Amino acid sequence: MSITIKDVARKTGVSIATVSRIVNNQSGYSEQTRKKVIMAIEDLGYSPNALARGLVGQATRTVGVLLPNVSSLFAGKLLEGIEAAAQSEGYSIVVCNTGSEGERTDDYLTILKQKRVEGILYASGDFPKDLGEKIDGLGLPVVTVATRSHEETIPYVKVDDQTAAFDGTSCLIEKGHRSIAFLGGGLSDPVAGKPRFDGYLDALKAHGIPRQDSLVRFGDFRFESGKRETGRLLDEGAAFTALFASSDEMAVGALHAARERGVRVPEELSVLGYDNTLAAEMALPPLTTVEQPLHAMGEQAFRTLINGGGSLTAKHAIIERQTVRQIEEE
Amino acid sequence: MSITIKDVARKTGVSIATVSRIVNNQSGYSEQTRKKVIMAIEDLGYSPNALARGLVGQATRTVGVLLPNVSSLFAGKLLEGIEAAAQSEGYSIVVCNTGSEGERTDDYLTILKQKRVEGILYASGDFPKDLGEKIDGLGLPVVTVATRSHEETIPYVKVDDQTAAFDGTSCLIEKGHRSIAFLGGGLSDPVAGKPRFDGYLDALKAHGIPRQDSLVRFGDFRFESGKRETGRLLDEGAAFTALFASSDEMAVGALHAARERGVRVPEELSVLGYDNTLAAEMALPPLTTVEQPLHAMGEQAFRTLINGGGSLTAKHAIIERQTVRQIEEE
DNA sequence: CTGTTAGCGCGTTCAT
DNA sequence: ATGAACGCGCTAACAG
Repeated sequence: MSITIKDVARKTGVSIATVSRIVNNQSGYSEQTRKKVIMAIEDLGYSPNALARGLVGQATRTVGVLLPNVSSLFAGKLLEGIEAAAQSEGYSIVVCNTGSEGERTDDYLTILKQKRVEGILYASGDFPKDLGEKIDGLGLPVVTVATRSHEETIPYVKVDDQTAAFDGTSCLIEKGHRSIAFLGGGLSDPVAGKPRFDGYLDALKAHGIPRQDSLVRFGDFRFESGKRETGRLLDEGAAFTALFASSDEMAVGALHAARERGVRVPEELSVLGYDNTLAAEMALPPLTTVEQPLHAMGEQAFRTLINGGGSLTAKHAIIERQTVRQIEEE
Repeated sequence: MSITIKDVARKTGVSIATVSRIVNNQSGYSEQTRKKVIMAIEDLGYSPNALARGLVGQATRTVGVLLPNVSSLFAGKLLEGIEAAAQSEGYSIVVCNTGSEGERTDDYLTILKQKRVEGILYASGDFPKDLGEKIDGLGLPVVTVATRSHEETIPYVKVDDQTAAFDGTSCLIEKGHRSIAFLGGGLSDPVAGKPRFDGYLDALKAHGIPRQDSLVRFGDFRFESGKRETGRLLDEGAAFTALFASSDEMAVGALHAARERGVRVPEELSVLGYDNTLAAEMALPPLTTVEQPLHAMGEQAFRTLINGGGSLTAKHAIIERQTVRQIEEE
């Protein structure tokens, strides 16, 4: 049905070997035959079959990307970076939406293996303990982005969450806040949940502020949960002048909850986000936030997947916009 | 290197044909040999080579998706729908970020052809005239989502933009607004640009309101352009009580511009978005918007790509939230 | 029920 | 500089 290397060989009167050489621009043919073959290729509209190539050559130039939620701004940025790097190296990426709990991860892993991808980028939030084994059972290179495995065995590209959370919280403290609420992603999440909470706690301690457990709440990084939990905090009459949110979406949720109750941001409540996605820019007022360089992390992750190399710690930063203000006195 | 069907055949003492039958659960073997083979497969960790399968069977179970900007909420929702449908049919998708102007489209098209994808979903905003030919040069089924080609030749899944814009604008008019600004995506864009503008104009005319060209501005659907253009409108002292934006992002940009200048939404200015992405929900105040059912459109598009079928018009809706208010008198 | 064989389209020796 | 032939891993007849 499709037209093959044989067709162009026949049409030009050379052997398929020669055509192959020309297509892969190796050496071993005269300029004359080259011209001829190139012409025929254009004429016929010949397009090399990547499956056949992969079958013999062992190189599919394809990698798989596992994400928990493709539609988020967070995933989007990551994907954008990964895709950019892949494109520049001539790779394609197949994206796999694993579901918020990673429920489709196993299925995808076997599919990716069957398709003989050259590697896997794992960007699903959590990294279940048993996944490590499954993954090296695959015999494929893997690197995690914005997350990490329990063991040191799999390279990661991520920010130092604990330090980032420490810095974010410290920023709040330095502006005079002493009652700081915390909106997290769940302590059972050992990568984005626990470390950020620990960083928050560290900052409190470093500045001699006693922790108040009544000020900490957990959600799932999504907008709704941020809105809900902040709403509860507010409704309970908890006293706090600042809020550390573990994602921009949650922070925006907090903005909503505050507004619904008539508390003004940043005048009465300072809010700090996390990620620096477009959500932070678009928020009203624009969110001060802890940045993760998602695009760059995606690129880096792809590169270390293909070229090999160890874990990388991307550097975070505090992006100051309008939701955090200096407090006068205490 | 990898373990093949031969290995499991050898290990179980049957022929590769039998193994193949079992793997593809066809008929023609005893329950006993089945057990034996299955065991060996698990033991060895055999994983069928999809490339080889594709080479002989002509079915790669893969489709390509072309998008102009993966990191947007818009693309995310679409992708989510596409991915969901694909996953449920056992397909994988390779995503191609074509760039905002579609500059990498050609490269990707040839790659996708080489990889023998079974079809292509085109969701890049614009559909250049010459693309039609290139595409059927590929000999691959294509369907466009949220956009369409100039000719009727390629099936699309999209909303009726002109009618949707008409309805949105009418909604504004019915609330008493008569000076309505328009924020578009450029008249040169025949799919999301012109039709929406025409719908806006139609509504004006239908209600006997003269058009005011000083109230119409164009951007690129992104946040920044919405903010910029609205800012200009406001700075010029243009008189309008409502604004129709051609995307949620632009509408949010308008919110920012308004807020910076102290004009209150919706008290002094009503704003209507388009798309109903998460940006609309997260906006403060939440955006009243014209919904495109992006997720469902993605699913539909995938299905018509695989199963065949003609163009589909998805139905839009007005989602009322808080940025549009009734105007009392004139 | 099971095995043999012929390709699928291509890269790659090894000849010439 | 060029060609013949083998094999990548698998499915699909065709034999038995």
